[in-house]
Amino acid sequence: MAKTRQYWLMKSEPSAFSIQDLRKARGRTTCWDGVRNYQARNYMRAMKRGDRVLLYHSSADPPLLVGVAEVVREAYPDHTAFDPKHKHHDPKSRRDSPTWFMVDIRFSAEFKKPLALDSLRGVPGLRGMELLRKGSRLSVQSVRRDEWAVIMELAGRH
DNA sequence: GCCAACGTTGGC
DNA sequence: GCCAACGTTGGC
Repeated sequence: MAKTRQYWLMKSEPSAFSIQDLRKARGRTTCWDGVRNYQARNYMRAMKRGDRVLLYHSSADPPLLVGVAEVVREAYPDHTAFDPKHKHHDPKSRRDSPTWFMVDIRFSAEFKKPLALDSLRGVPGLRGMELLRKGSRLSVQSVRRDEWAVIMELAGRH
């Protein structure tokens, strides 16, 4: 069966975890813990090694697409949900039946010129992109191949 | 700081 | 199963 690379977008608040943090991390890799939304979780469970991830800085001024990472470990239980002292603890997730999952991603590249959210509006190829939908809050999103290509073009990465 | 757009919770 | 109340996200 032909394997098709998939494309995703993941949000973080740079004050909590930024692309610079990812680049400085051991192995330039981090686990993406703390996702507590079912649709976002389902997207993470669909991720495969080698999939590409757009990194987005939310609640930044301005909000920006900042670079690219790669999925290096497929979904496994998010252990922070098991820890009663942890901020993201969730008692309904149990070790023998986990509710929440995470993946590992590795830094690939930082855009020389990050793309402001505002600058993406009105780009014909991005009409309908989840990120640009009014009220879009999902912290893990699916990105279409053609949308990915447009963004790489805009970021000067052809 | 405001508030729209969610997702979740829980009473009924 | 409905839906009001509540909490959160995140652009502006």
